[in-house]
Amino acid sequence: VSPTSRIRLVDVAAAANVSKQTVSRVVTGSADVAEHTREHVLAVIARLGYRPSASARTLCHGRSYTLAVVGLDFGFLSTDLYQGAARQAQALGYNLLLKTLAKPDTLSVEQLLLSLTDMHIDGVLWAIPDAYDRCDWINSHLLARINIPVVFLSTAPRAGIITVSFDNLDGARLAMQHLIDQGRRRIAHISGPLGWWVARERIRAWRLALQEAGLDAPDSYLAEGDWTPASGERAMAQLLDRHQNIDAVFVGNDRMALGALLTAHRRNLKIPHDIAVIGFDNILESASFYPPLSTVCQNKCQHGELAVATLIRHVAAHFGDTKDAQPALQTLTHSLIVRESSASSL
Amino acid sequence: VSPTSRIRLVDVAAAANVSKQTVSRVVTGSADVAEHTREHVLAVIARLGYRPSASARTLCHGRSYTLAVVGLDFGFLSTDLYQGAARQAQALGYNLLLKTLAKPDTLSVEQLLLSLTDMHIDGVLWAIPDAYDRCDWINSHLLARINIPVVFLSTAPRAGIITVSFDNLDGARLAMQHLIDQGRRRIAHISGPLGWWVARERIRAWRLALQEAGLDAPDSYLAEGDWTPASGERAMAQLLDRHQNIDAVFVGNDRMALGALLTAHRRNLKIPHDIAVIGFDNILESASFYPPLSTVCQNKCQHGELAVATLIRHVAAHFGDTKDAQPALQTLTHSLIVRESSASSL
DNA sequence: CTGAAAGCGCTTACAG
DNA sequence: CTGAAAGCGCTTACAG
Repeated sequence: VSPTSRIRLVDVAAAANVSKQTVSRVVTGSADVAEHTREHVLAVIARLGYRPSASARTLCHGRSYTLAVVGLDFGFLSTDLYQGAARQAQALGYNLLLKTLAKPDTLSVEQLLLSLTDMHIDGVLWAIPDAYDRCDWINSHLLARINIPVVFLSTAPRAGIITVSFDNLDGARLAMQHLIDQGRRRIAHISGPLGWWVARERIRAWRLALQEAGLDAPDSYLAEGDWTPASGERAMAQLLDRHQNIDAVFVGNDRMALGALLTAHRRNLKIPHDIAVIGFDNILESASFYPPLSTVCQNKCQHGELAVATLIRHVAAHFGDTKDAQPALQTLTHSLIVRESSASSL
Repeated sequence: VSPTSRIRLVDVAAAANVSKQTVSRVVTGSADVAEHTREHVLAVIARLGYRPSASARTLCHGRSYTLAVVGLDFGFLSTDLYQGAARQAQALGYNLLLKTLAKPDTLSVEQLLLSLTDMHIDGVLWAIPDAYDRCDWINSHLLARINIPVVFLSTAPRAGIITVSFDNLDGARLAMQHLIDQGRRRIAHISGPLGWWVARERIRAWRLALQEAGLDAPDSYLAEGDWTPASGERAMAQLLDRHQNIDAVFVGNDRMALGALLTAHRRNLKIPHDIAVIGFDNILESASFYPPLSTVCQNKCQHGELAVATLIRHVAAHFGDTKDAQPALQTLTHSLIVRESSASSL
């Protein structure tokens, strides 16, 4: 009947000959309403095409049912993580805001978080990896000041914060154990930037595994990359220049492994005969590398889903929906994927 | 002074001994305020740490300064596109909401769009590629009904909608012209799914280029993939089974090109000596393929930025901020990147 | 089971 | 240049 302007609660109330509160009760399903009235109001709502205004509700509740995921500009975040987070948020009735941090300094972080409180964001997914001093702001009282639940992704667990991370130590162990089981003895490692927590965890696993197997882990067997394929090329060249007899390389991610493979081909090395290679992540492409890459599968989509689910539980607790104590640490595990690059028998 | 609860406009007004409207004027910078008063109010705002409530403003304005980008669940969207869109939105003072469409049917689309109107979303970035019947809903009156500007990405231009797309016909021409210039004569094509508009555009360019060069373009030179590396492997095998003498392949994206390279290696073909290969997209990995892949660079980040900038201009016009007529069609162009996979001389 | 009032925090006319 | 009032669309106590 009224085509252009928006149908409001009062319009429904007027058309149904009831008060606004009654309509409100029907819409929210909060209190008891006579079945007769309820059906009538519902019919009027359907006829008029009434839809409650989210912003009005936010104003009343001080709660927006909106989460924010904040990542670094030009970040390495996978699409899968966003998708998983977005899907889970929608499934649980929340919206997801995409935020980008231009510079990871304290001032920018503060500005960003304050802007989130302006919008009554209910929770924050901190998707900036734990690297260098990017987490210093946690030490400040900012977390308490913004008074919004924050879940940290890929961050070293510590007191006072909630983290959802993969167990990188264990994942990297899977890769190392596999290489050792294949009979490899001189196993080098191409790592991500040493400033990154996940890179250090994988290095730690590399050292531990060699140690436990009674094998050498000299520093010259370690080359640092920056996660990009090009850095993998360079790191592999460094390792081969230093040592002729390396028989396996555990690479910190699949992208660098791609570059490592290229360098190996250029030097006429046979993979896996001369050198076995294993990566980390299981990106879509790695199954079609030449040769197909063995790797440690990290399900990013699942990461996004679990992070959002965890965050929403904390949000609910924060608003008093539930009284349950929430875990502050959630850990995800990896699985080993063996392909031709590491298994002569395949 | 008041640590826990939020500082409101009235608190500032009371502390500054002025009315709410005066504070409002200072905050929005709308009307003239005595310099003396302005400075005083500003000082009080700074002292109290006052921040305007975005939801209250949204309620008054009917405008949220928030955009929504809607993609398909498990979509092929690049992170770069999201990043570009998010950065541009923030730079222009807008928020960006991430929405996922579970099923691309009319009902789901309607539900999604209506939920966006509930939140007073100012504009929509339709990031679901034009494929199969996914655009049928445009034909309905839904676009007019939701009354929100929508910008379509990677969609065939048509009357009544705003599109921001790459000129795929021209981009694919670059690839084909390069292969022909290299002296290749029997050029096959591995395409994306025929249901996709961008795939059809690239096929069209393949045919046109061969035709213009007086070369054959038989249907048996065309193999359809689904954009994944695995499908590229299969498509390449099909082509090689059909024809022994193919001397080049133009592949619809870099991922499938990776698979095509693997199949070529398995058949002991030398790249580019026996067969030249060129891809499309220029993903980060392609520079480290074996051999490094020639490709057509499609700057996804730029795509996201331009799409958001365009959308915001339309939003501004929609709210009467500007009176300028806005272009309904924006086109982005590609650049050719020559690497070893297609150039014997490199 | 239902309704009249006050309020969420800001802005838009309207006065002066 | 500044202020008192009404309103954005809904919800939360408070009555009955």
